[in-house]
Amino acid sequence: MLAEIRKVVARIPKGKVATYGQVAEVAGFEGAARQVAWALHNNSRGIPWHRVLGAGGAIRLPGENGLEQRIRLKSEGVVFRGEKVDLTKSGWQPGAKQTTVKKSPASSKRASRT
DNA sequence: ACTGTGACGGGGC
DNA sequence: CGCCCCGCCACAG
Repeated sequence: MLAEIRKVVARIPKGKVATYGQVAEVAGFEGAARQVAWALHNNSRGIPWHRVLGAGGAIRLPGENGLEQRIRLKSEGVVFRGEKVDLTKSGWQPGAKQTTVKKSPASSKRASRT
């Protein structure tokens, strides 16, 4: 599954970010946000791990790594809102075209939550 | 085989 | 807004 997770993370366009839960869902491991974090933690080499954030766009990465991530994201043009990222602007939409941004193509309804 | 832990997530207080 | 609890899945001891 590392391949799946890495695959999804690799699909995140520059300047945008995705949450662990989102990556997990897209990868097919809905609800397995921890596995995504685990995957990155154990195998973050070769993938834009810095584009993966926690719920709400919060960097759940402690230490210098977190600072590194934050810097890299800002460098890519990610809109930061305080200590977090503005998912409303830099939130990655899986499947959507970051260059065409027509409208909501598929947009799976997360009726399973709230 | 069991228990503990984690770059998580959401709800409750 | 911060802290606690429960649920989640996979890995390590």
